[in-house]
Order: sequence, then structure tokens, then C-alpha cells
Amino acid sequence: MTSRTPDPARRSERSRQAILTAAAELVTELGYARLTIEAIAARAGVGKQTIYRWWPSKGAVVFDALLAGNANEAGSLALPDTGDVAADLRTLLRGTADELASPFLGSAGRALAAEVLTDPKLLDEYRERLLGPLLEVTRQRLRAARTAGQLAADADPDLAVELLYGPMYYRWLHGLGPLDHGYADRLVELVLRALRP
Amino acid sequence: MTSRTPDPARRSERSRQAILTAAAELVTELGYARLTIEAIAARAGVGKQTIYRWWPSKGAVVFDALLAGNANEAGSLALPDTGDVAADLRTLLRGTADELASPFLGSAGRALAAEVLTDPKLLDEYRERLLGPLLEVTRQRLRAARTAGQLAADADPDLAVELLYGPMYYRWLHGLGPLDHGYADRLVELVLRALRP
Amino acid sequence: MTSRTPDPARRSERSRQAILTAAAELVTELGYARLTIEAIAARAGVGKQTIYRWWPSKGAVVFDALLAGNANEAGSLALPDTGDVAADLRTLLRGTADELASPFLGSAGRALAAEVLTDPKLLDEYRERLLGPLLEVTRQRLRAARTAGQLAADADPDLAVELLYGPMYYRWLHGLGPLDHGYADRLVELVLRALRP
Amino acid sequence: MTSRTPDPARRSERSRQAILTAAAELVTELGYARLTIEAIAARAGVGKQTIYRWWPSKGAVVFDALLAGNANEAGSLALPDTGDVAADLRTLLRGTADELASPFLGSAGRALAAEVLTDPKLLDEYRERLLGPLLEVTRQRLRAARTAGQLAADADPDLAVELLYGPMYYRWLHGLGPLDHGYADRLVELVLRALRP
DNA sequence: CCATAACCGAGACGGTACGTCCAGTCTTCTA
DNA sequence: TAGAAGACTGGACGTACCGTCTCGGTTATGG
Repeated sequence: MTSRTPDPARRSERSRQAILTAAAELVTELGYARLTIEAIAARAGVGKQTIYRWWPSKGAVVFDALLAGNANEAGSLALPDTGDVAADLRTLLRGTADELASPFLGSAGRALAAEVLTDPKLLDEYRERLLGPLLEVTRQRLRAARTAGQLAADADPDLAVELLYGPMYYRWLHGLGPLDHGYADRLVELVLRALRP
Repeated sequence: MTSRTPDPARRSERSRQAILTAAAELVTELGYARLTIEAIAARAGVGKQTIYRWWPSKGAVVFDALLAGNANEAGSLALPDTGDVAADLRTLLRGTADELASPFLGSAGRALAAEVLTDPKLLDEYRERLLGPLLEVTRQRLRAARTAGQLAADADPDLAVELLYGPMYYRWLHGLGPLDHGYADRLVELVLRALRP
Repeated sequence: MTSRTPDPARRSERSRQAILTAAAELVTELGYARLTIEAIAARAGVGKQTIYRWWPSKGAVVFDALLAGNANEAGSLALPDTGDVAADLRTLLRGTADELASPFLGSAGRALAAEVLTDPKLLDEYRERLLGPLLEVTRQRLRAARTAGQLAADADPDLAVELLYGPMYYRWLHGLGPLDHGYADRLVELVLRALRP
Repeated sequence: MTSRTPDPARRSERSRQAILTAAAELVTELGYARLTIEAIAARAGVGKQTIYRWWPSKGAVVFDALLAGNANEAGSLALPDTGDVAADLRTLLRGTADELASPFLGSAGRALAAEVLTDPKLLDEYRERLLGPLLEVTRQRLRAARTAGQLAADADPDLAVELLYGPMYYRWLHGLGPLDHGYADRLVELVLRALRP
């Protein structure tokens, strides 16, 4: 018997685009939970099999759809480096807060976060394609600051990025309070106090 | 019109127990996603209506089932106060790390976390019955430390608890690294550095 | 506009044979209902289009496959004419009974009969290529007997052949009883009683 | 585990009726081959599962629908017995010819015949509920004629009924000629010639 | 101390979506 | 340029559960 896995070279780009577009539209219209593969296929004018052929799950489709909407995927995300690590981190966390507070990530993002937590494969992909690069550039910025003597010589970049993003994420997921610029600034101040020499 | 809300006085305790037990068993056997109300009813020897009568959703049943398994619910959770805030927080976070690292919370807990993120009602209940009390006693301990001069006078307890739990939660959810006692200790050290006068 | 009807001269004989062989094998392995065009194409090592190009339906392929297995198609089928019409008809009906009772025609034949009943085009083809010739040679034999004075002068050959084959077919299709030589003999006796002068 | 077979006492008569009605309508509108279970369910305003719960196949539904349309099922079918066996059989076969020639049985009937040939369970049911009773009353009439000395003492009722119905059925299925009263009369004449003392 | 109203187990019901299968068409690559 | 390979749209399949709705039966008061 020949292979059961499809040949990517013959893949229809038109269908791929239509599916991602339909998924993005529907997830904002209906929310993630009410989204169905059948609806995506219908909206995209595509047979269901074409979705099942190329994606393993609803979550994977939506994930790809959100990625396609962002250009974040590649190395395009660059952190500012003005030399003032406090200012740069404030800029970073203010942006993050704005994203999390936006109605879009507030709904679809939550649901997708939930999906990612549930499906190990999605989690892997998320770590590799989104979270990983983000954490890495953040670590780079912190290492630069350490080299510049702005942070303690023994500051652990792995721990530091968790200290930076974790509290905000915690607040966001649990709805513990507002995510505004003031919050971001106070968080940066505390974190730097922990990391400084 | 007849009453829409059932009479709790007539509720069958036997059925309630059977349902929670069945739910707890099945969520560990199948995982949260593959768990169904029908299966719970069948395993519990109970009509589906009896579940729908007393719980609004699958998530609510599982949530109650997990709560019933813990005794944490009431004020039973008391933080140590040896006078040494660093030691006490280490104890606290080491315990949290152990819980999160346990295989039980590692599977069902993740799924339930995901569910909680999705369902606002569940999130409310979670905040009120589990998260809230935990954060409150933690804040109390920090306030005591502040009063004792071990923390800065302007340390914000709300931010402080997020700084404490957020990074660990972040690491746990995203699978960024091991959750051991060493990690807990290093985290406490950093956080205290941020909060100290 | 390109041609709608393919050019038979360029037809691949190798493919045609492979398709008929695969169809014959699969119909005995799976039965007619579970047989699919895709399976035939796969087994024959042929593109689906090659089947659709040359046959209008699954039934037509199987029909051709069964014909290819028999040599009956041409005028090769000749009835015995020993001068004894009773003996000749017994020979004829005994053979028919044997064929119908054989496990092969008992399964595939039933299914193909069903298909033929459903599809007018197939029925036409069946009448023209199989049933028609068979009935015609039978009528010829009966006419010869009539000429020889063994049958009534006004015996209608069309009705006569139905009287001959109809009861056996009826019994076969409905599974009303065994199809053995004794049955064939008794049937011939009755029919001749009806047709004799 | 409890039984997987549903409880007929709880069956919804309203749904049963709606399904049979919808099936009867659709089979005449679309023909048997284009009929789908989904369409029946939709037309009947019924869940698909309700059909699958009570019938094993599309054929079984249509079969029941046709039966429900006829009152033939019970012993209601009584053959005439005027004492003149020839006249009675002419009446019988003329009626049969009319039925077979009617446009309704000419389309749905053919398809259902095909289905019955394919599905052994349907064939059993057909034999038991329709064909069997019909053949039995016919045999009874023939036995009465035999007792009255109108048929040969050794005439076999089983063979006789096949001789009577078989040829007409054969002509009908294969489209070999018209099914009119003249044909019925000539057939009866031949058959009686075969069966008379 | 029964009547009656509720909860209860059971499971059929109308629905929705699932993931699979195959029909028949279209496209691409190879011989 | 016919054919193999197989991806495509489309649609029905049969299954799984959803949440609602009877249906007896079994409590457990309240008139």
C-alpha cells in the first residue's frame, strides 16, 4: 500500500488561504468554542476532507490562522535597545499589556490559550513558533543589560523572563485586575529591583 | 408555572456523591476532553437529568469533584508564620511546586485550568472558592512581614502575590522547565529582593 | 472545445484488462455493494479517470468483467437439438439450474441482477448481449420442435420461453426452494404439457 | 451493561408515522437510489438516530413505508373462489399485471425488488410478510381446484404457483413485453393446460 | 396517614458535529 | 498526449453526545 500522507507539493494554495481566512473570521464571529470544522469548510468553499488532510485538529487550524494574521512568526520581532533597560522593558510590557487587554486576544486568545494547554502538540508548536522566539529576544535584551552592568552578573535570564511575563500573564488569565501601562511600569520596576546588582 | 429551581432539601446525597466520584474517576481515566456527561451518569448509575438539574456544565461537575477531593476549600489553608518571611515563602512555593508537578494536577489540572479560562462562570467560582482565599492568606503573610519591617513599606500586596505565583504558573503552563525546590527557592529570593526595603 | 468522447484506438489494452480483472476479483472478495471504483483503480494500478473515461458506472464495469469471464457472449451458445425436445429442454434447464445454484452466481449474480434492475442502461445491455441471445436460441429450438409437430401449432415462442425460464428465476431470486435436476425435470414436464398439441 | 436494544414501549408513534410518510414521499419523488436517510430524517423532522434506532437499513424503512401504504399485510388478501378456477386465476393475474404495470410499482417496486435481492434480511422479511402469504392463498385456491377435480391429482402446488407468477415476474423485471390482461389470460390458459388432469 | 408533589433512574427524542468514505472532476507529472 | 497518481469539492454515511422531554417508581412532607 502506498503512503497515506499527502503530498505537500500538490497542495492547493487557494484552498489553504481560504481555510485560514474563514477560520480567522469565524473565530472572531463565534468564539473558539462555537467554531466548527464544518463551518470553516463551508465558509471556505472547501471539502471537509481538505481540512482533515492538512491539519490534525480544530486548534491547529485556528493556530495557523492566527499566525498567518500576524507577521510575528519570523524574526521580525525585535525588541528596542535604547541602552536604558528600564525604559525598554516598560515599552515591552506596555505593549504586551495592550495586546492582552485588546478585545481580540481577550476572547480568541483566551480560548486558544486553553486549547494550547490541553493539546501537547499544539503546546509544542506554540513554544517553538511563538513563545520561544519571544522569550529568546527578551533574554538577549537582558543579557545585553547584564553585560552593560545594569543587571547583576549572576542574573539568570531564564528565571528573569518568567519573572517579567509571568505576573502579567497570571493577572490576565485569572482576571485579577486591569492591564494598563501603570501596571506594566510598576511590574518592571519590581523586576528590575530584583535583578539589579 | 412550576418552579424552575429545584429544592435542595430533597436532593439525593447518594446521587451527588456517586456523580462526583464517577466524575473524578473518569477525568483521570479519560482526561477532561474525552469525559462526557453521559459517561458520568452511566458510571454513577444516575439519570442525566439529575446532573443537569444540579450543575450547569461539565466543567462545574469536574470542578466540584476536584474540590471534594481536596479539603482546601474552607479556611483550612493556613500559611506558616515563623517570623522568617523568606523561609515561610520558600515553604509555600515549594509546596505549590510539588502540587503542580504532581501527575494528577499535571493532567486534570491543566485541562481544568483550560476550562476555567474558557467559562466565565467557572472562572468566577474558581476565583471565589480557591484562588481568592489562597491569595488572601498570602497577602496576609506579606502584610505581616511588611509590618515587621521585612518588606518595603510601599510594597503592594496585590502585585506581590502575582510576582510570587505568576512566574511559577507561567513555567508550569508552558512547560518551560522543571518545578523543583531549587526553582522555588531561587524564585523566592528574587521576589524578596524586589520587595525588601 | 476538446473532444468529449475518447478515442478507442488509443485505448490501453493493458489497462482495460487490469481493470476487468481487478473488478472480477474484488466483486467476489467484497460483494457488489462493498465494491468501489477507487478500489478497482487501486487494485488495477490505474487512475480513476481511466475507468470513468471508458465506463459509465460501477455496474457497467462489473458487467463487462463478468462477461469477459464467460465466453457466452458471442454466438457460442448453442442449444442441443437431438430431436427429442423434452430431453433437450431438460438438458437446458438442468444447466441453468446448475449455474444459478453455483456459489458464484448465487452472490455476484444476485447483486448484478439487482443492479441491472435498477439501471435502465444496464438492463438494455443485458437484454441485448446476454438475455436476448439466450432467449432467441431457445425460441429457435422451440420453433424447430413446433415444426416437427412436437408442440402445438399455435404455441407462442415468446410466452413459451418465459414459461420455461420464469418459474426457475422466480424460485432462485426469492429463495423458494432448491434448484436441482429433479426440479428442472419437473418444470420441463409441466411446460411441455402446456405446449403440446 | 444494560441492553443496547431500545425499548419498543417507549417508541414515539408520531415519529414512526412521520418517518414512514416521509420515506414514501421521497422514494416517489427521487427514486430509491437517490433517497437518503438524511433526507428522510429532515423531511420527517426527526433525528437520524431515531431512524437508525428502529430500522437496520434504508431498504427496511422503505419496505415498511410501502407496507404501511398497503393493507395487504394482514390476511386481508383473499382470492376469489367462484368455483371456476380459470376465471379466478385470470382475475388474480390480471390484478397482478395491473399492479406491476402501474407506474408506482414500476419504479419504486423495481428498486425495492433489487434491494430485497441484495439484503438477505430484507428478503426474509419480504418472504414472510408479503410473498409467503400471497403464495399460500394461491396454493389454497389451487388445492381447492384439485379437490374439485379441476386439476390433476398429482399437481404440486409449490411448482404451480411458480409456474403462475414466475413468467409474469420474469417479463416484468426484464422488460420483455407488455403486462396487459390479454397476456394474463394467455398465461393462465397455458398454466391450466399444464395442470389439468 | 395518606395525597401529592418533588426527585429519581432510565432512556427516547430532535439536533449538531464529528471524522470517514467515496463519487466524480480537475490538475500535475511522467513515459 | 494518454495515462498514473492523487488532491479537490461535495455529500451521505453511521456514531457520539448534547440538552430536553416523558415515563413509571420512590420518597417525604403538609393538609
